[in-house]
Amino acid sequence: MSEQDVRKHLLECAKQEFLAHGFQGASLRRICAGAGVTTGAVYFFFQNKEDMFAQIVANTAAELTNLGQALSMAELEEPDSGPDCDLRLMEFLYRHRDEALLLLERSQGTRYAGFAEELYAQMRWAFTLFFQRYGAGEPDPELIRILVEMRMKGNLELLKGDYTMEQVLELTRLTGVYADGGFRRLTAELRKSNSEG
Amino acid sequence: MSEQDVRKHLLECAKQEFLAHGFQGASLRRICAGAGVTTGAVYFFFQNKEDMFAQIVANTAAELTNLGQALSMAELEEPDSGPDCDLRLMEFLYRHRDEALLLLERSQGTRYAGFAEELYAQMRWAFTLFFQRYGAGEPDPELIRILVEMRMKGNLELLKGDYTMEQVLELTRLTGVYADGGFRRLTAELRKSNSEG
Amino acid sequence: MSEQDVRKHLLECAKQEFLAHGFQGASLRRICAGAGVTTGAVYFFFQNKEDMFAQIVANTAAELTNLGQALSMAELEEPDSGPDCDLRLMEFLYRHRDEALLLLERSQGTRYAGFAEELYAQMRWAFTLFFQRYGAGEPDPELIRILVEMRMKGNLELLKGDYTMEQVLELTRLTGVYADGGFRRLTAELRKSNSEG
Amino acid sequence: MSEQDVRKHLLECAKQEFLAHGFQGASLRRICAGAGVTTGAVYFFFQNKEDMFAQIVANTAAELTNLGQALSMAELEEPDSGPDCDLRLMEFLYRHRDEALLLLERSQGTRYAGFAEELYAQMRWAFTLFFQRYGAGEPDPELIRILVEMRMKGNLELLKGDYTMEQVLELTRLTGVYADGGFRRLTAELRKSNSEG
DNA sequence: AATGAATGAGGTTTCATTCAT
DNA sequence: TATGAATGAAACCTCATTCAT
Repeated sequence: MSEQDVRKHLLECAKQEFLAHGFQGASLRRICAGAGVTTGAVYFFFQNKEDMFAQIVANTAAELTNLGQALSMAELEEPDSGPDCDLRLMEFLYRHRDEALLLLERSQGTRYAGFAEELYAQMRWAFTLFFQRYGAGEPDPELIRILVEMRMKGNLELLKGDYTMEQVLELTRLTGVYADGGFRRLTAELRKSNSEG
Repeated sequence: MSEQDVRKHLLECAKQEFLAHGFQGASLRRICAGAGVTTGAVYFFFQNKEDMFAQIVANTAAELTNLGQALSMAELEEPDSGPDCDLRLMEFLYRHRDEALLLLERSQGTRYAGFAEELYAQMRWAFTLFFQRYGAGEPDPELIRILVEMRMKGNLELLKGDYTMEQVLELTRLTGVYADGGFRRLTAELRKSNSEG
Repeated sequence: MSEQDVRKHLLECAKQEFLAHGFQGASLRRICAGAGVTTGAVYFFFQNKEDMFAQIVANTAAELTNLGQALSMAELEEPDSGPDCDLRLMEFLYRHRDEALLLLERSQGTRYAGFAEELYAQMRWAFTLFFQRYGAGEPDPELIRILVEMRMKGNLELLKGDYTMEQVLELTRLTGVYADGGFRRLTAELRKSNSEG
Repeated sequence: MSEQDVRKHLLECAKQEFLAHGFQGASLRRICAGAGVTTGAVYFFFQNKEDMFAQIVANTAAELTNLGQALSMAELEEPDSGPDCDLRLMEFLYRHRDEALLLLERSQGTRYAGFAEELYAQMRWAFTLFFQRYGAGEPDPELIRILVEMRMKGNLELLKGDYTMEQVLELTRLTGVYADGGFRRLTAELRKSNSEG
């Protein structure tokens, strides 16, 4: 094999292993066996197991953080952009499927363990502001938490399926419609409760 | 301590360990250290690590399967019972919080690894029938899948919070309202698409 | 093998390995091979490699610390007891030869790495007081340091030889005579320097 | 950097690593990282790790051997030259501090492991002759061994301190006074013992 | 003259499991 | 009923060394 092939092969095998077993459950031996090298070889390219994980997800993590902030801002300034934001997020996630799933669901034991929580916190913050403007007074933080969690879980499930991007975007549009309808009904209900309670 | 006391203590410690680290990440040594017992003792009460897990969740698994079927049937026969079914499910999950979380999120590596999928399959089936009756024609199975996943993810997040049952049931009611609103908007949208497409 | 034999055998083999290669250079595999067990067995008896080292030297370390303090005090209160103190120290060291050598010369990498320095610091302190009383004014700390180091180095060399205790004590007596003569000449010299300088 | 520059940089880094961790504890990787060179480069300049060590200390070792012989001879032919010899030895050691410490205390695992012993053997031989002439009959070889060991240990401790050469030479003069006084007292004592025993 | 890549053996430690007692 | 002891495999990682280029 020539040049950087081994390194790339190693990263690819590691990615699959991390996806299949999570960071902690992943075995360097299996990764190396898959890449056809001895375990020592890993340590020429990477500092350690976690560094391998980091090198796989680092770029995606940085971009995702930026995108999250950008979308939060966009949504606050232009409330109607919500559906568009959802699509842009999903498009990004789709283009970085494996890395996104690693970051958000398989990173326990790495320095990225808290990444999902950070991202979700940001989303909760944006959603809370949105709720305050268009919703029904001060929203229950726990309700916010659950709605955000549901939303992102749905997105991640979409990633796991074997879809084309068109399918993903269409399904995203539909879950957006669902979320919109849910939000309206919910705020109506809460307004009613408040006026009654 | 009597025989049963040790066994129960062991099961309790194992439950916490499995919750904290998942089945595969759990360490029998830590479990035994926590229970004040040597590792060998485990093999008097249990066949192996997986058997321990199984003995913790078996009852809950069986009951949950039954409850799932019962609720599916109830919902089909009496469509308006949906919200009530949600509450009954959540009440059950709340009463068996730890076991439910083990079953649905910490069972990788055990024979229960596919339990969540089975349960969700059943829910998808029920939801599909519901969709066919009150929705917009033949629903996209992937849309169904995602909606079910979102719903259950929300429920599980509720379980992880530190709530009283009253709080859980109220939040469940609200997510039910949200889901209902979402469903209505979505079917409206789909009907429009169908008539146009 | 019965009872605690393996543990003791393991400790003995470890002691020899630590003496031969120092803590860091010692190999658990060699230790275990010597004791006829697999490496895993170590971790039933000990927490880790360092714990093994610690279990070998802990008692001796504690006693040696106490003895050092006791002798320092004795020497301060009764200056003529110096030679007797030396003998008592050497008798102790001889009775705990291996452990003393491990503590004072092979402990790098363990929590006892600084033990020798602590002991020597105490000796320097005692020697400094002695110097102030019977010597020539305020002694150069570096001179003190070197004299103490020389003294203890001589003692440790005695330990490494293959002597009977009688031989050790006689040689200790002689090095005590040597040290006494050296001290007298040195203080005379320093007094001369001071009066001149 | 020119070829020789790299080689020298490598040797300098290796020296510090060997001083810090001893030969066996030293890591070629750290050395190379420090020198900004890959591990393979070492094997262009040196045969292996031990050859590196050897190239660092070889000159000093040869000179030290010669100096040791020369001083032994000088001291035998001119007994009063002892103090002067001590100073000349220390001056040499001071000028080759690092290499001397490597040779005498950090060479375990190399072909120089026995160097200190050889040097000390020579010193014991010279000291024995000196003892026979000016001492008290046939000296106990073990006593000789310990006195030599103490003396050299003192010298090495001086090297480790952060002194100027003036300070080192002054401290050497003082330890020489100490040794002289000790020697006189000791021979007096031994003569007394012999006439009594 | 030196790199970049890789090996294979060895390092310490943790694991679930076994079994005589 | 449970311990105490031990296994053997596997975990991650570091090592000095090699070699084609």
